[in-house]
Order: sequence, then C-alpha cells, then structure tokens
Amino acid sequence: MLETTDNAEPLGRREQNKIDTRRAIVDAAFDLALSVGPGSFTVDQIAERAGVSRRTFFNYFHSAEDALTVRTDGFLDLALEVFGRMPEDEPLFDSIIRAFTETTRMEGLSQHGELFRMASTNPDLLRAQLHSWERAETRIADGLRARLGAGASSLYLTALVGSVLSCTKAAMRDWAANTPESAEDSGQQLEGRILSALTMLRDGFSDSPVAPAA
Amino acid sequence: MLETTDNAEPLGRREQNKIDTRRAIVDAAFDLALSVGPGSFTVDQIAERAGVSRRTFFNYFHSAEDALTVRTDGFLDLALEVFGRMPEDEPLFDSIIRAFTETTRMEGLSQHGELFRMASTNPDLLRAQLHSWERAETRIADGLRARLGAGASSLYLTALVGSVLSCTKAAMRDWAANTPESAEDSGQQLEGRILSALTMLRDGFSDSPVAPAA
DNA sequence: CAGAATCTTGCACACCGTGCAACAAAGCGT
DNA sequence: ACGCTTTGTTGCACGGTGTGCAAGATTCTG
Repeated sequence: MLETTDNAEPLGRREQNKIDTRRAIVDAAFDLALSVGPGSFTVDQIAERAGVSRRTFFNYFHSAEDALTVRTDGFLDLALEVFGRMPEDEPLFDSIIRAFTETTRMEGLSQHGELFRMASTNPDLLRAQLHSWERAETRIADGLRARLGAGASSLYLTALVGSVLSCTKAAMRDWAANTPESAEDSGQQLEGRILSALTMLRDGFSDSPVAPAA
Repeated sequence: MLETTDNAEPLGRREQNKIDTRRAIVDAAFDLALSVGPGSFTVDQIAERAGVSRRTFFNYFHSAEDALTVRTDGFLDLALEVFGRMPEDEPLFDSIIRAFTETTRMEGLSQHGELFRMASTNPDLLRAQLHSWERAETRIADGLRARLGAGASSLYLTALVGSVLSCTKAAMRDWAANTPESAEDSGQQLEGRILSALTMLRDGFSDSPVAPAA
C-alpha cells in the first residue's frame, strides 16, 4: 500500500510530533471502527489507544467521525493534485476521468471500501463523509476555475464538479458494496466503475445500459 | 405560500396530535434558527417554544438540525411524487427537468433559501442537509428503477440520480446565494437555474458558458 | 541557558441523546 | 358511560460530547 507522502523534508520536532499524534489518532480511530464497528466506541477509547489525552483528541478533531474522514479527504486532495498536472489542452472530461482513475492506482484502496461499508450502517459517519466530499467539491471547483478561466459561470462549475463527484461516489459505493473483501483485481474493479460512471456523465446518460457489466 | 397537504381526511385525535406537535417543533426550530442563528440555541429552547418537554423533542428528532431538514425532505419527496406523474413515454430528461421545475412552483421557496444560507455557516446543519439529499437519492433511485425497469444497471441509476440532485443542489445554492431576500421573480430565478443546470447535465457539460446569465 | 512560543493535559461545565418507568390521553368493546 | 388496552408524554438518571481555561511540559530562538 503506497502512501502519498514520502517526503523526507527537514521537519522540526514540533511539526513532526503533531504529524505523529495525528497519525496515531487516525489509526486508532480506524482500528477501533474496524474491530468494534463505527459508532460503538467513545472518544476516550480512541485517545487511550492513541496514547493521548481526551482533550488532545479534540484539539485535532471535532468528533470521532471526523477522524475517520481523513482518508477520504486525502483521496480527494490527491485526485485534485493529479488533475492539476493534466495538460491544459486535453479535453476536459479526459482530464477528469484520467485524474480519478489514476488516483485509484496510487491509493490504499481497501480502507476506502471499508469506510463506505461502515458509512452505510452509521448515519453519523455517513454525514461526516458527505461533508468531506462537499468540502472537496469547493476545492475542486476552485481548481477547475483556474483551468477554465475566471469567466466560467459559477453555476456551471459547481454543477459540473458536483456531478463528477456524485458519479465517482456512486462508482465507489457500487464497488464497495459488490466487491468481496479483497479481490485481487479490486483496483481494476473500481477503476472500471469510475470510468464507466464518468463516461455516462460525459455522454449525458443518453443510453441506459441494461447489463451491469460487472 | 401553498402547502402540500390540504387533505381534510378523517384523522383520529392521536394522529392529529402527533402532526400538530411535530409541526410545532419544526416551526419552533425554524423560528429560532432565523432569529438567533443556527447552532446558537439548545434543544431545550426548541422544546420550550414548541410547548413540549425536552424528552418529547427527542421522540420526534435525533437532533436540533434534523428538525430543520424536514423542509428539505418535503421538497424532495414532492419532486419525486411529481416525477411519478410524468408520462412514461416522455424522454427521461424532460420528465426530470419538468419534475423539478414544476415542484419549485408549488413550494414555499423563501424557507429553502434561508436554509441554504444557514447551512453555509453551520457545519452541523450542512451535514444534516447533505444527509437529507442523500436519503432522497435512494428514494428517487427506487422511483427511477420502477420507470426504467429492473434491468437497469445499479451504477447507472445511482450515478444519474446523484448527478441530477447535485445539479439541482448547485442551482438552489447559487440561487440562495445570489438572490436578494425576497425578489419578486424569486421563483423564476430558481426555476431558470434548475433548468439551466439540468440542461447542462443532459448535454454532458459540452459547452462551458462564459456568461452567468443572471 | 533564559525567555518566548507552542503543545498537552486536567478540570469544569453546559449540553446531548437515550433507556426506563410512571403518568396521561385516546381508542375500543360492552 | 365505564373499564381496559393502546399509545403518547414526561421526568429522571446517566454516560458521552465538545469547549473554555489555566497550569504545566516541550520545543524553538537568540
């Protein structure tokens, strides 16, 4: 599983400690969610497992669910970054599709699947995830504005980005729901679904496919 | 402002009382949100203003924010109902567009605008609203499945519905942000934006408009 | 090394959300 | 009209949440 930050930058102890505790908290929250189920544990348990005080947890996150959306935020940030590296003369939808499909190749996928499955049984976690996608929507809209120029209609931008993220979300949900624990072609499964959903979007959902093509 | 239920059905006192308290709670919550701002009041205040006990409030809603999404739920339910009345031989996107634009004509709009504006400054309310749209997504997907037949791909359905709702959401957000308090043509403003966004979606966002056309 | 800046922690406190049991109100059969 | 059942309301208790605050520990800076 590749992580996104291999930078061996000269960090001060302050920043390194913060990164470490943050990681410890996120890992502790994720482990707990996996073992006892989302919503079935307290902040105190996360803090204890992470080796920090309850108060410190709240210095980093507003709620237990927020600690579980870091992965989602990271995925979407990475997608935005990848999108930013696309050639500007490429057709817009080609860039979008490539940005998301390529992003799936460099991220630890299993956790995302678990996250979606957990969210389907836990309203609070679901809300936190929806919020995560929502925040990404504005960031990506800003990124798109930079590419399309400031003259682009705001409604056009938000509608487009919202639709793209909805399709990606739908693809990941479908993938999480229908792909067994850890299939060997899990990555291709997801990539194919994202490609499929975004292609539908590009073509205006003109043809209604009858075959799931799973 | 037209309300959706003018049914003078013979309701028992039990059901009528429940409807009344529910209304009282929703109205109290909305009034409080308008006057002191979302997130700046407690459940006790809602209960007191609604004339019920704190405990009773929690018999109806899980949180203060949930009481504020009833309007949103109602709007989306109405849209689904209207969509269900569209002729089946009509092109799909025509039905969708008409369903939403016509729905805006029969709903009290000002409250929806306020809701969107409030959500933009209150994370918890935003999450509740996103959840409301998310719930509607599954309901509408089921409705669409009934129309398209059981053979339609699940991914196609969820991607389509998600995109449609994203565009509608974007239209309402844009409208709420850019339409002054109570313009006289507020309804047309919203309707035009929804039509615009859904048309973009139907056409695959092929042309990027430069003029906001506000 | 001393002082400044920053991070962690414990504490207090208001608020949240729910199980439970007592109570009240509405429906129902006679 | 009268009990009996069903359903809704209320108060209480209790564990959990989220945050301001101030004291203490850790890191940075000169």
